[in-house]
Amino acid sequence: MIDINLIREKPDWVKEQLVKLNDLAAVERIDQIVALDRRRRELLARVEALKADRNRINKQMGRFRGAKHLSPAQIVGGARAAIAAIQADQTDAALDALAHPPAADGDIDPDAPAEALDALLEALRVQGDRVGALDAEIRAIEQALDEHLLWIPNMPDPTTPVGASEEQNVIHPVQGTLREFDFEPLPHWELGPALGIIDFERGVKLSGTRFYILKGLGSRLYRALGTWMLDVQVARGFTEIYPPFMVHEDAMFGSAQFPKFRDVVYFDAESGLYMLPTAEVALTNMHRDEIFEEADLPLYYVAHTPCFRREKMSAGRDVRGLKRVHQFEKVELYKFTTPETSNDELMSLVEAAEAICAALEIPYRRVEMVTGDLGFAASKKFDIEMWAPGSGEWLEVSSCSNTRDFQARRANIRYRPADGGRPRFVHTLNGSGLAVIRPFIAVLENYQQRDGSVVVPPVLRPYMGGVEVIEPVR
RNA sequence: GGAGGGAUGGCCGAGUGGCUUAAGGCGGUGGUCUUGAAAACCAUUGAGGCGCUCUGCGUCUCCGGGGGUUCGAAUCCCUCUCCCUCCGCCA
Repeated sequence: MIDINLIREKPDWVKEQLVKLNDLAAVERIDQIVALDRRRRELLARVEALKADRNRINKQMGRFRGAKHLSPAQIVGGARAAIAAIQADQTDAALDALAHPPAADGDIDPDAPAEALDALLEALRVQGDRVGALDAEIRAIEQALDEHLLWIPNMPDPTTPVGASEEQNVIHPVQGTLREFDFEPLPHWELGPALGIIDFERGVKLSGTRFYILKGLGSRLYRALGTWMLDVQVARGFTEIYPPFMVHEDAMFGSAQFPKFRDVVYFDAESGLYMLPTAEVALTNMHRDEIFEEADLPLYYVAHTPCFRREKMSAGRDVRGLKRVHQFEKVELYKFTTPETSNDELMSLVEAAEAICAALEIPYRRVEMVTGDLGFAASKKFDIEMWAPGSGEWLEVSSCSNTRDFQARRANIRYRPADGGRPRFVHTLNGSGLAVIRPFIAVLENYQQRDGSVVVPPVLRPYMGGVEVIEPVR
């Protein structure tokens, strides 16, 4: 969620940013937000003045009705004077009439006090109805306002390069050297089945397209990768978290997957639970509605979880192999920081992801996202890509984002500054360290040998029971 | 799955329709006293919105969430969530 004050104060600047993000639909919402916000504040001022009057009169009403010493003439006189004052919007006069009821003149009919009180209640009901009508109107406006705001993406960081689409992303120098093959390297979708460690057909038999089965040393290699990555990040200072893999709808809004990416997730209607498309959702929301002390920050979390994605948007893309599947595992890194440190924390997050690539001794490169490819929640983002020689492409194995206070606003996560000031929103950062399935691809393709066997990267051997080479099944 | 009991500020806990502006205690903060500390005493105390003459002042909202009744709701009604006790079923 972006700060509505920003839209209120600098609507044109916000629109410029949205144009850089290529989000023209969001641009159109800005004028509506400005108008709704103005209307909301007008109504708020009116209803609050009304409520202040009502509160004071009701308080005095309690005393008036409870006063046993009043004569019938005073009840009639007080009620009549109060009615006149309420109808004229003269609150002070009404209060005075109830506090010091003037006796009515002339003979008092025995029914007159009850009738006068009824009339007074009727006058108050009319006043209450005005409050109710305004409250209802304000509620409707706030609902419309929220609906618009939920669709406004985060503002790009000033250092994010401006560019229309992914073709303009800034590619940093390759780290490591691309291996020279003296044979034609195979793609993993040929290597895996030949080794007997990937079974695409039976995965599809069970669950349909984009599902797969890993078998034997393939399954073990996958498990080794995930466990090893988790251990590396824990050693780097991240606290290991095992979260629920299914969450309420609130959580999906809190981390800004919803409303825009509703299509992405699997949903169980009976329980109302959504399967995690990424552990980021759980990690963001575990601190929803909390206020940290500044001394608690930064917090570093890491979670190794499955991720479930419907991939509806990319139907027909990357249909071969394991690159884009409905179920995969990811080691997710997450940070809660103060605004002052989040830029530096993003860089160390990227380094934590790159450390995995380096330790695997697979060539990788850092890609700096331009505004047009930032996504919805990120203010600044780096992807890490690993080289896959068999597939002949760079695979995105990590995406590290600083969302600044965007998710924190949605999930209402704040901290109390050390100087004791009002609570401020934290900054949140997320990054894969790494997604496990694509490094799995990269290991197979980079470490393959002419005879079809695959060497196990040295760092993984302790996790593979000492196995050094995955041999083809005979 | 069945029956019952609960949810009040950072924590404990009173509060069954109006002098409640949520009592009281604990904790926190500031002060008095003290060489210093403790104790005692005094004061103070959360979040959000809006407005203004903006280091402040005013006002509204918030008693698990949402909705309702009422002139007026922490209090009454409906509904959801979560927690506890007992029973059943299962590991």
